[in-house]
Amino acid sequence: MFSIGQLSKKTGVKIPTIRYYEQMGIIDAPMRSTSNQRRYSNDEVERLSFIAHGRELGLSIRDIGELIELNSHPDKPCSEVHNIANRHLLLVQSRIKKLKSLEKELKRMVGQDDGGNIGQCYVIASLANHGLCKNKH
Amino acid sequence: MFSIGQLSKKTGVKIPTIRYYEQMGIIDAPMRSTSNQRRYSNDEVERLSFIAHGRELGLSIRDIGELIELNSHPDKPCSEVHNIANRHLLLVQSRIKKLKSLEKELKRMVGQDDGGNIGQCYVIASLANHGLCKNKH
DNA sequence: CCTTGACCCTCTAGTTACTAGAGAGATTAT
DNA sequence: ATAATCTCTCTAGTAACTAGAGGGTCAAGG
Repeated sequence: MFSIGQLSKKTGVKIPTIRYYEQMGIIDAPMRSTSNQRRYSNDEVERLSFIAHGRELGLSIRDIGELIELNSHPDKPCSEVHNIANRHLLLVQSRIKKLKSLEKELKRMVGQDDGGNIGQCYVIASLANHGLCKNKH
Repeated sequence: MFSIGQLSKKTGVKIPTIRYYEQMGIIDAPMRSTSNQRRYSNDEVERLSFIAHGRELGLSIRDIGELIELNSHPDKPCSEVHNIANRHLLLVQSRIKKLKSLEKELKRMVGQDDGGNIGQCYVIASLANHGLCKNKH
């Protein structure tokens, strides 16, 4: 049995974040000491680490909640879990794609090292210029 | 002179978003018709497109505001603009890096196509497993 | 025993960039 | 004239926290 501060140290999750997770219902409200302080056991370390890892991977807390929910029914088929992970993979891949084209454009901007003044600045010009914009609008 | 709805159509920026930008001071409050409706000219189309393009590139509205501010002093040196673009480039590159390692891990999870039940699910296991986690905690 | 410092509590509000909705007035088309 | 479609302001909700106010609790040293 340990305090929220100790749980925080064990998991690397900040104290207000732990309380926030509790409030969001993603972790259960723990027991309290006689003086109303939260008291945790190793089970919560496990769960919180699971959540932290998922967040690190960019999963939403809602997704993680779903995974936890699924996890408590070990007889269910694995496919639902895979769906979540797969959906997230697709999202990540499209994000990477967007960022890469953005990187290219920014590189072109910065690479253009015109030492001039803003009147001829390539960055400004390229932001204003619709011609450079491959997408709609 | 046209209405907010028409500006929205011309730029692809949604009406509430335009009002939000006005409220945030990133675009100027426009003239109003006698009945208090916003009336825009082509100047605002330009500016709004500039903003939309910047947002698409992932610049914060604060950054865009800075760029606009700088842009209204065309005699200033270009380097400040470059700084913003460059700062953002670095940010984007680190974001890409993170996402790629994330993609790798997710692929490993999803690739593991065990058709079993959750008891043996690789995704869950790998989220729970600290050993897989290269980072601190 | 008492105090000091570090911890914990709840509650509220701020962050970013919007989006949605309520309730009311204006414009346009038929 | 009336209906459909704007537009107005204002408030609140979104995600995932973070920060701060104002107060209670605990362990160690003097």
